[in-house]
Amino acid sequence: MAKERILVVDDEDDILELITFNLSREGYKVFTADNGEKAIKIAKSEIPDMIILDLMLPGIDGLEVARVLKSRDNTKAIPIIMLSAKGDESDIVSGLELGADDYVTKPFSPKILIARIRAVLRRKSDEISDENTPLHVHAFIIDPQRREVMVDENPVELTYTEFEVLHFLAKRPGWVFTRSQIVDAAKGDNYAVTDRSVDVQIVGLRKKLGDSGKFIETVRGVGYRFRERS
Amino acid sequence: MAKERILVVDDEDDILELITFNLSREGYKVFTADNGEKAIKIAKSEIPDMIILDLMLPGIDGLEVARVLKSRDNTKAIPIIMLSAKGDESDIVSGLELGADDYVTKPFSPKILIARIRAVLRRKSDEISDENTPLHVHAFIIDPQRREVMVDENPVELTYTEFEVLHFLAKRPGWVFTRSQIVDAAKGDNYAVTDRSVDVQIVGLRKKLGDSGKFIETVRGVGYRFRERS
DNA sequence: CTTCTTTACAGGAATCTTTCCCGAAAGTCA
DNA sequence: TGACTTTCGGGAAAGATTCCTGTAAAGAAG
Repeated sequence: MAKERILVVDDEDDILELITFNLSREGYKVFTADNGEKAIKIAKSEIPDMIILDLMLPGIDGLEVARVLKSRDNTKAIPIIMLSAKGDESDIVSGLELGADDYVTKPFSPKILIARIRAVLRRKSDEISDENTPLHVHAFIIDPQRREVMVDENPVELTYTEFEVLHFLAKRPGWVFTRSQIVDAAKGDNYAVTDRSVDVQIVGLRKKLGDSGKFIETVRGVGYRFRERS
Repeated sequence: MAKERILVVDDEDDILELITFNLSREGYKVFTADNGEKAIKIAKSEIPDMIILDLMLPGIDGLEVARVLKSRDNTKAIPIIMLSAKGDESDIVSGLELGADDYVTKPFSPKILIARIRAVLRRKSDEISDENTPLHVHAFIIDPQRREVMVDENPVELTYTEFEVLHFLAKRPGWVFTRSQIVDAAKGDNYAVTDRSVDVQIVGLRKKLGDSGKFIETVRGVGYRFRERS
């Protein structure tokens, strides 16, 4: 297995060092940057396999860095994990909508961070999924061709929107999606509704899924996610 | 849907296990063989729906196995996907010339392999489903040659379009089709009509089919489907 | 002219959205 | 740490909307 190359962006030296130490120990090759400009420069020249990006940066802030990277063809595919202070939900939401892959709130434990990195890299590597093949996740079989969901061998009747939402979430277990991303996925972009309507769909889904409803997790202040581990 | 039966041939235990695990999870019934002789024996006795065949085998090698299977009447129709180390292009070419259906180079991701398997099986089943053989589903017998439908032994008179629609839906029980897919199937692509006209055909069909009309199901917000389970 | 197909439309059912209330979780201040 | 405040999501129910059914009639095809 080739060692993945990871760019870490943070303006605090201790954090940079902490992360670098832990990632190196795990066998990753680490690049660092302590401000947004350097981050963008290194990302463009090195094209790392992943970027750990602090949102709070002097000068160009993290969101802006993410925006720039996601708008360039050669860097847009690089997965980004955001670091943010606890409570900055709005930044997290913006980041996710820009296309960031996950986030970790400070203060964090290196273990958590590494687990997230692994999860994101793994997801990226098997993202070759065909829009129409049945999706097997946990006890679920979600079949877009039949528009039918089986949970533990039992068929579950879902409405159009419920199906779309479940399928969307289940395609990427572990990913957090904002309500507006969910609406976009289910109804197409620019479909104007209140965010809260997503909540109602989620409630309905959980009810119909019964015990397995617990696989749809609420991420307070951010959105929803399909559970990754059983 | 009957679970397809797949024979996996490889001499490395880990690979065998990896593939078996993933295929089982997808609902396939898996047989295994760790050398060419066993592979041929099992293929002859079980007549699986597909064979995943490593080309690099001790004793009788994969190409030879393929040659043997393709030369016997009762096994020649079994589709074969070859596994080969990267770079063995010449073997791959020989294999394809022998009649193998596809190949995957090692190392491979289970997702890729499964996608290929699906594609090959799909192709095969399309070939088999002869456009003209009578279709036997539930209490229906749909005979494209005579353009005649029997329900519970009783003939039902259908108009041209009604017949096309029913036949199209019944060919793939359980699959949902949009109105425009149905129109395309019945009248050829690019035939311009309102989606609503499909509804009317459906209504007519249900009426003529009487009690069995319930096998044509409405999938709200999507289209129609022929019921799979009775 | 007869038969089949398509369009039009009203009625009604299913689904989706909004709204509001409550309780739980997180933040704040002492 | 504990009580108070604020924020956010769950749940229920009313309202709005979308979608399907079935009939009627116009339009094509033979």
